[in-house]
Amino acid sequence: MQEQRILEIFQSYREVHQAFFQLMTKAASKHKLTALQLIVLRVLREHPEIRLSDLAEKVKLGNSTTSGIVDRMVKAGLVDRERTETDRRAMTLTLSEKGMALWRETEATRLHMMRSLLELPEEDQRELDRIQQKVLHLLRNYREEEA
Amino acid sequence: MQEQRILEIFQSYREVHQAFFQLMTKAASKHKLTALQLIVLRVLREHPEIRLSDLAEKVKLGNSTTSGIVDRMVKAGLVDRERTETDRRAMTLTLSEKGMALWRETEATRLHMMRSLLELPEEDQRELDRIQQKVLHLLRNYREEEA
DNA sequence: CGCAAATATTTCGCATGCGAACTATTATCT
DNA sequence: AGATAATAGTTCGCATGCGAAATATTTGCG
Repeated sequence: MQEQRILEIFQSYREVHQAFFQLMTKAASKHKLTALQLIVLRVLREHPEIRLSDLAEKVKLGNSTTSGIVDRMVKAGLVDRERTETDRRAMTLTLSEKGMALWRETEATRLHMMRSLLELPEEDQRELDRIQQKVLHLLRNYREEEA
Repeated sequence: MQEQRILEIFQSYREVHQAFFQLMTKAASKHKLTALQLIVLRVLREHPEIRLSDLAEKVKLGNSTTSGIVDRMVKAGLVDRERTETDRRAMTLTLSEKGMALWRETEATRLHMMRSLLELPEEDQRELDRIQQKVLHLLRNYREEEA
């Protein structure tokens, strides 16, 4: 049945997503980090003093989820969180010294983690990207039309 | 940088996965169900008296996660959970009358939910499947070699 | 200016999701 | 048979993940 086929696509997505997440989790755990903390480290290094909502946008997560992740990183001393001068509702997030040092320490781990994935031919990467965009578009269409 | 590219693939996967999940969540919520409960209903309808670990295998989740999901469905009266006769460690899961009825009620919702996705050309579906397999394989290779 | 609407973030309740530890039962080995 | 290992599920602690509600601040309208 058609329904079955779509379900299989969904499950295949979840599987790949989970495999990806576990790979990153494993790599990150070598530095006592989680997968998302490693991703956030990267974003903060490239965008110092970023706002929480902009960070959430970049990592494709909701504000509330991002808030929790950042909170744990602040508690761990990796991130400095300060009120903005101009807008006292907003927060700016920046890597602490400790966070900066940790980012540098993860260099080798990150490269090693990526190694296996780099074997995916460029051709397939482009093709994958093309289809993902299409799928996303279809899924979002449904969301719109429901609202 | 290459690292960047891989990260983008990862994020794109998470995005599609989340969009998928939200689509199903929205559809399921019309019947006071969650996305996974809808999936489990399907599996139980097709495989009555299935064991928990076999269900976990089918939905690609860990035993502990599956146990929690089933537990909530039992509490909601959708699933009957009984000890096996032959092996008193194992449990068999079967849809209750209520679960069966609910499954039938979701028919229209399920078809409607799938509709937009069916617009993805068969060609793309096959291509996607091919690449996903490849990616999964690469990711699993890394896991092996780490162990 | 003063109040309502909009905005930024946090908090809350709930549902995944995992691995590790635990319980109960069954299989295996001597 | 009796100790030991293996297996099936559940429970626990933790980290995502979301939307809704709450809080604080700023903006905009009359």
